[in-house]
Amino acid sequence: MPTGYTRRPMADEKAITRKSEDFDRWYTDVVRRAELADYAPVRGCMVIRPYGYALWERIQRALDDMIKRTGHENMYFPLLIPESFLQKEAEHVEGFAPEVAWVTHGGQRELEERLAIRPTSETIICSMFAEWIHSYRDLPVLINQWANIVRWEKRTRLFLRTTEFLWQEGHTFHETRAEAEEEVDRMLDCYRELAEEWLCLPVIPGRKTDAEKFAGAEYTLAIEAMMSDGWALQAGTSHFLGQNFTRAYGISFTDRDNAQQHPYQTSWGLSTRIIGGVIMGHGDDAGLVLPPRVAPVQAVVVPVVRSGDPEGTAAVDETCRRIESAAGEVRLRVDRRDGIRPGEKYAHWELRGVPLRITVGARDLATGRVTVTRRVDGESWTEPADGVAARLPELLEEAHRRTRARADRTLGERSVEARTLDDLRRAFAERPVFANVPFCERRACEETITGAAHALTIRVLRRDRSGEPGRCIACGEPASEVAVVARAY
RNA sequence: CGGGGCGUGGCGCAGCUGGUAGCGCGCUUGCUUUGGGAGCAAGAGGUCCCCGGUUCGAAUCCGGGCGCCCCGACCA
Repeated sequence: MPTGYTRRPMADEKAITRKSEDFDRWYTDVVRRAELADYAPVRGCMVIRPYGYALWERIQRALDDMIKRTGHENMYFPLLIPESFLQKEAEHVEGFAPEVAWVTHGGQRELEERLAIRPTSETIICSMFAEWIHSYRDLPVLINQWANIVRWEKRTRLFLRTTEFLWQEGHTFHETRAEAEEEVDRMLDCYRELAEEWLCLPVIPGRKTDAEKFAGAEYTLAIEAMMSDGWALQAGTSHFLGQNFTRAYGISFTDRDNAQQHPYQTSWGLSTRIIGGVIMGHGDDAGLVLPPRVAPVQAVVVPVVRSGDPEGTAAVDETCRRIESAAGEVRLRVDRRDGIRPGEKYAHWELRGVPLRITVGARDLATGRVTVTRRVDGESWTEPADGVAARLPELLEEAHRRTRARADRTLGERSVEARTLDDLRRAFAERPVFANVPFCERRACEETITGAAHALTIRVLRRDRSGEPGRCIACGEPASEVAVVARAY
């Protein structure tokens, strides 16, 4: 157990740290108290608990459907990668070298060649497809795998950066540059759709600067989400690899003109980190706030009964049963735990972010009604007891809209335009924001910008900019891009 | 990898001018409660991170390990 983790004594021992008091501690409190995950015995590793894993499975399903719909097939490559494979693409090795974990022994015997535990799978995938791709008729190759990844991180945080994490990595090979570039865009848009339509997280799509791109890529696209403290989270990346790897790994095909060519390649990934984004994007002082479409439990029914009131109790039981059986596709749970008072049940499910709560008690039932409470904004009202189950899909949609609207508002309120470095400094002196700044793409200017205030980074070069960017905030030369400057997780 | 902090029942901590371990929460059982984290009663649970040293005696003092957390440079 983490021993330096000390909770300040507070009025209510059972409450989590307030978000405004200490955001980082609030985050850890939520993850652990909502039973999403816990620290494992090995440094930087975590156990994803059933509730957290159920959330991941929901996200997985939504994304997997999109991946299949766009024509990809799942397959699986091995965890262990020979060192020599990793070394074929120079920039790639260099980029990943500091964080690769190595297997050096099999049983008692030392291996002749060290094996890397995959930090990503481009190398092994290329080495296999070098054997399978011969003709333009073999292209495009559109594959994906769901896998675990190990990267030896110096500093870890539950979900956001763990030594081992889960993700999907898509890998594709194409005849032409244009086709591959379309693929990079298409998959980034899937990530955008996942974030916005499923997770209620508005994101800014764009291109990474050369300093921030994937090791070995020609360019990297990413979606950046804003957490409720104004910090940025890279939530998904899509890389155009050009022919960098296919050349290095000797993948070639005979094209339509009977000439030998190297295919153009892409890769794209989204990891369990996104769960951290959901937590930090929507959570509040009571705990998690889950987007309804991925919430493992979408509605919870809390019965409230009084002892010495057998008729009332029977009516409550009966109503709970009816709601339960009429819930249909809605993921609904009745909290029948005995000996726990309603107040504690409320707190329990609020901490876990369940979007809707239905309180079934004798008081409301006297008029044939139940009370519904919406997690995201705490609003509460009554519904007819015998109609509430049928209304749930609609109520969940409303909860979805409100969750999304609130996140949109945060992003809007915390986005600023900066024309000068002084603007930039002033903005960040107040609070963390997304600052849109004109940028000329020169490395020196990037350093000037990120050095303007503490811990600034260029998140993405916006792809949705309109009009001419103006003059570079750092050097005053004509700018080619609008950069989003923010502090990032 | 640099700086700091901390290792004591499941969790959070106290005990650290050496004398054989305590509090809160949680857990178990029973009764009473139940519309915002319940009350009473009884109970279970500890190689005080590890190794060595000092001492009649070490959770406490000394040395050495290991681990974890937090803050900075690198990263999905």
